[in-house]
Amino acid sequence: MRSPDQPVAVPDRPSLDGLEAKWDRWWEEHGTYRFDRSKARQQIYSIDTPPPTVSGSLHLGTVFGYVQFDSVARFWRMRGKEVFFPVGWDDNGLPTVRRVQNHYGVRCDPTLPYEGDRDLGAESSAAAPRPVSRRRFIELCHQLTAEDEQVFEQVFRDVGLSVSWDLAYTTISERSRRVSQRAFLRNLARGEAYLSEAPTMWDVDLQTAVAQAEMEDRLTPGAYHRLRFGRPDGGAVEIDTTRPELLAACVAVVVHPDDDRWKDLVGSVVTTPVFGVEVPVVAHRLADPDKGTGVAMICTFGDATDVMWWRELGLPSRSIVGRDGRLQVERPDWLSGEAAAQAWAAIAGRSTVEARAEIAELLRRSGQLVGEPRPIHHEVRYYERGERPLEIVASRQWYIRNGARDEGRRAALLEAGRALRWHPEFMRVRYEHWVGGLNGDWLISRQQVFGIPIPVWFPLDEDGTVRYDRPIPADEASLPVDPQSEPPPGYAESDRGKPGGFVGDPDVMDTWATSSLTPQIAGSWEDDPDLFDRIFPMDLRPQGPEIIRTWLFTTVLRSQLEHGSLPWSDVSINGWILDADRKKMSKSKGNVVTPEGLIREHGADGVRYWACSAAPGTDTAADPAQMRVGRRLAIKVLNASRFVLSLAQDHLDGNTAVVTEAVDRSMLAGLASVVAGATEAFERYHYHQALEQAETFFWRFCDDYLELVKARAYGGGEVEERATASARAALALALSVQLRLLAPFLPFVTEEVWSWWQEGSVHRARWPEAEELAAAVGDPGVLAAAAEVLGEVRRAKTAGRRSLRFPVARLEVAGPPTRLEALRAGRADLAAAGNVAELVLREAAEPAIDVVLAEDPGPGA
RNA sequence: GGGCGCUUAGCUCAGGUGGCCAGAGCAGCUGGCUUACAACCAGCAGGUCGGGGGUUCGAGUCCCUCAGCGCCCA
Repeated sequence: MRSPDQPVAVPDRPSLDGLEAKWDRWWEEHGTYRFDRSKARQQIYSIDTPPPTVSGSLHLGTVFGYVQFDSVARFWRMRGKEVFFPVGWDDNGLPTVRRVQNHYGVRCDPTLPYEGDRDLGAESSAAAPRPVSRRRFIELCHQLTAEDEQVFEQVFRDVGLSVSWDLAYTTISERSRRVSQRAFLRNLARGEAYLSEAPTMWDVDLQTAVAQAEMEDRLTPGAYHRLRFGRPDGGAVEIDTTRPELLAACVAVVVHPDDDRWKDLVGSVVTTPVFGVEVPVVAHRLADPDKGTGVAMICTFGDATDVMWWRELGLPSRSIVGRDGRLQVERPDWLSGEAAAQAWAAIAGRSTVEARAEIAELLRRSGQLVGEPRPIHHEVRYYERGERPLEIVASRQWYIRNGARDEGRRAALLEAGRALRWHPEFMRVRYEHWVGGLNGDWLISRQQVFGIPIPVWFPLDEDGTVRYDRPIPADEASLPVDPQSEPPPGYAESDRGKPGGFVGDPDVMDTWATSSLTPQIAGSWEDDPDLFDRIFPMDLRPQGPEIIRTWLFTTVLRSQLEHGSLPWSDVSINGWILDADRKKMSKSKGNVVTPEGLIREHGADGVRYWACSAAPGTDTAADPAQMRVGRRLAIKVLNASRFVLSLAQDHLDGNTAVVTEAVDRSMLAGLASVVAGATEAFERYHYHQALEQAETFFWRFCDDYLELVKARAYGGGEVEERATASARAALALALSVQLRLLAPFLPFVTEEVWSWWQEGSVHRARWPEAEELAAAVGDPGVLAAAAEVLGEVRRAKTAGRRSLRFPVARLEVAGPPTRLEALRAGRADLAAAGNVAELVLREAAEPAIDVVLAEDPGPGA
C-alpha cells in the first residue's frame, strides 16, 4: 500500500477531460501492460485476440468485444497473472485488395513490369483504374494498411485496452508468412494438405475459388424455363430449369427412382432441344418428384447437386462456362451439326445472363420452350464478399483435410469442441453443427494477387508438362518464400518455365489459412520456442459469433493437426451490436456508429461501461444513454474519492485495527461480500455481474454510508477521536478496495484517483480479497438498518416539502430487540445524518418508524 | 426446412444450480442550491416477468406447446 509520508494530491476540481491521453501516455512510458516473458506458464494468462480487418474504419462491434475481454484480462493481471495480450491487424487478403483498388484507383496487372511509384501521377478513376505491376500493387497494400493500422491503434489506446503493444503483429508480415507457410508445409508432409482437380465454387468477378465457409445463400430473382426434350419414340419430356444457358453442358436428365411417371424412361436416351445432343436418363434419390415436372437436367455444372450427380453417377464432364463467367468462345466438340453450330454461335462468349436470354429466344423459335419463363425468387449461392452468383468450374486447388471425409478426424474435432469451455455455453452447438455439416475438405488456395504464397513449385517434364503430382516444397529454413520470384531448392531462377525446369505455384492462401494460426503467429512459434512454450496452449480466445465456423473452427483444426492439442482452454463469444432499431449494424445498412465519436462524446470509461454492462454473447444496442450512465459513474468516482480523501487524510495506511465502530465494520462486511461475489463472477467470465455488484455497492456507499458517517468523520465537537478515526480508516479502506473493483471497467478514472494517493498503477495493484478486510468486518445488518431509517427520514422530509437538512424534532423507531440492537450501534450517526434532535428506540412487536419534523425551520435551514 | 438465442415496468436491460427476485438505470412526476458532487441530491409512481398447458409445497427461474423478433445453417 502507500507509504505514510506520501503526499496526497487531490485536485480542487477533478475532471474526466483529457484522462484518456494522459494515462495512455503514462501506461506506455511505465510499461504497465508490457508482457514480462520471464514468467512461467502457470503465472501467465494468454489471450488469442481477434485481429480486426484493416479496412478503413474500426467497427464498433470490435471495440465492444475487445473492451469486454479487456476487463477480464485486467482482472487476471490484478490477480497476479502476467497477461499476454497481443493485438493483430488483419491486413491480408481481399478486403485490403478492394480497399487499395478504391483508395488509389488502381488495378493489378501482373504482366506489367515494376516501375517504382511512377504510376502516382497517372490519371485514374473508379471506372478506369490505372494498371500497376504486381509488386507495385503489393507495395500499395502495405502502404495503406500501415496507415490504417495507426488509426486503429489510436482507437484501441483511446478506449484503454491493456494491450502489450510490443507484441503487435499483422497477418501479412514476414513472421505471419513464415508461420503460415511452415504450417502448410507440415500439413503437406503429413498428408493433411493435398492438391486436387475438382469442380470448385468460383467467383467470376474476383476470379478465385472460395471455400464452403465463405459462401452464403441469397434470395435472387430467376425464372423457370420449361424445355422440351425429345424422346426416342418421337414424344417429348418437359423439364424445368432456371439455368437454360447451360443446356449445351447437359450430360443427362434425372428422375427419382420411385417416380412411377418416369420409370419406363430410365435407361433410355433423350435429345436436348436446340443442340440435339443425346443424353441418358438416369435415376437418383435427390431428384425431387415435386419440383417442376419431376425431371431435371444435369449440367456440368449448374449447382452443387449437379456436382453430386456427376460424381455419383459417373457422368462425363462437358464444361462451357469459363473462369470469367462467360461461355467459352470455341464450339465444344460434342456439339455437331449445322443447327447446333448456329445455336452455339448465338451464345458463344456471352455472359451467362446474356446467354440465358439468347437460349430462351432460340427455344422459342424452335418451339421447344413450353409457355414463357415463369419468374421466381430462389436462394442462389454467392461468395460472401461477391456480387454475382458463384459458378462451378473444374480447377486444381489445395485442400486441407478437415474431417469432412474422415469420420475419425471429425470425431476428434467434435471432441475438441466438447473439451473447450464456452462462454456462454450455448455457443458450443454452433461449432458442433458446423463440424457435423462439413461436406468437403477445406479449400485453401486462392487465385489472388495479395496474399501469402503457397510455398510450392512444380517440376516441368522434358516436354514442358507441369508435374502437379510432384510438388516441390520449400525448405523450412528459407521461409517465407515467394515461388513467383524465387527458385525451388536445387534449381536456378533461370530454370523457370523451361522444360526440365520448374514453375512456381501461382496461388496464395485463403486468409483463414493464416488467421487459423494466430496463436502461433502471436507466440512466434518455432522462431522463439521459449516464448511459445510459455503462452501455448493459450487461456482465452475471445471472438464474435459469426466466425465460429471459420476462425474458431480452423484454429482448432490447425492446432489439432500440428500440436495435437486445443489451442486454448476457454473461448468467449461476444454478441452483435445493434442500432437503436435493434437491427444489426452494418455498412450496407448505413447505420454504423464509429467508436471514435462515441469515445469523444461519452469518454472511454463511459463507452467501456456500456460494453461491460452487456452479458457475454448477448446482442446489444449501441445505447448512448447507457454510456452516459457510465460517464456519470466515473464522475461520481472522482467526486466521492475527493471527498473521502479530504476526510481520511490521516488514515490512508490501510490499518484495519482502528476500525472499531459497528457501522463502519458493517459497511466493510458488505464490501467484503461484494469482493467475493465480483471475484467469482469474473472467474466465470461474467464480467457484467462483477461490474453490477461493484457499481451497486458504490452508489449505496455514497448515498447511505457516506451520508451517515460524514459528521463523525469530520470529527470535532462531541465526537470521540476514536470514532472519527474508525470512520476515516474505513473510508480509506473502502475507497482503495472499490477503486480496484472498478479498475477493470473504468481504467482511466480509477487510475486518476489512484494516482492522487497511491504509488504505481491501480492496474498492477492486487485484486481485492475479502481477506484484507477480514479484521474489520462486522454485522452487515447494522448499516442496512440505519440506511432504512435514514430513508424513512428522507421520505418524511420530501413529503413535507422540506430540504434534507431540515431538523427532525423527534424520531421514534419501534421494533424487536434485534433491530433496536442494530440501530443502537449507529444511533449517533443516524441522528447526525438526519439532523435529529431526539432519537427514541422503542421495543415493540411490530416495526414502525415515526418521524416528527421540527415546527420551526430554525436558523439557517 | 433445421438449429440457436431473445420476448421481464414507457425505453434499455440484470436476474448460475426453482423459495424476501419482481429488480436497476434511463425517461416521467414531485421536492430540494444539503459545506464531495446541480453534468447533483432525495422521493414517488411503474410490470398478472409474450400466450397457453404441465412438474412442484412453491416457477421469469424446469418441461411441453403456440406466437413474434433476431441470428446461423440448409
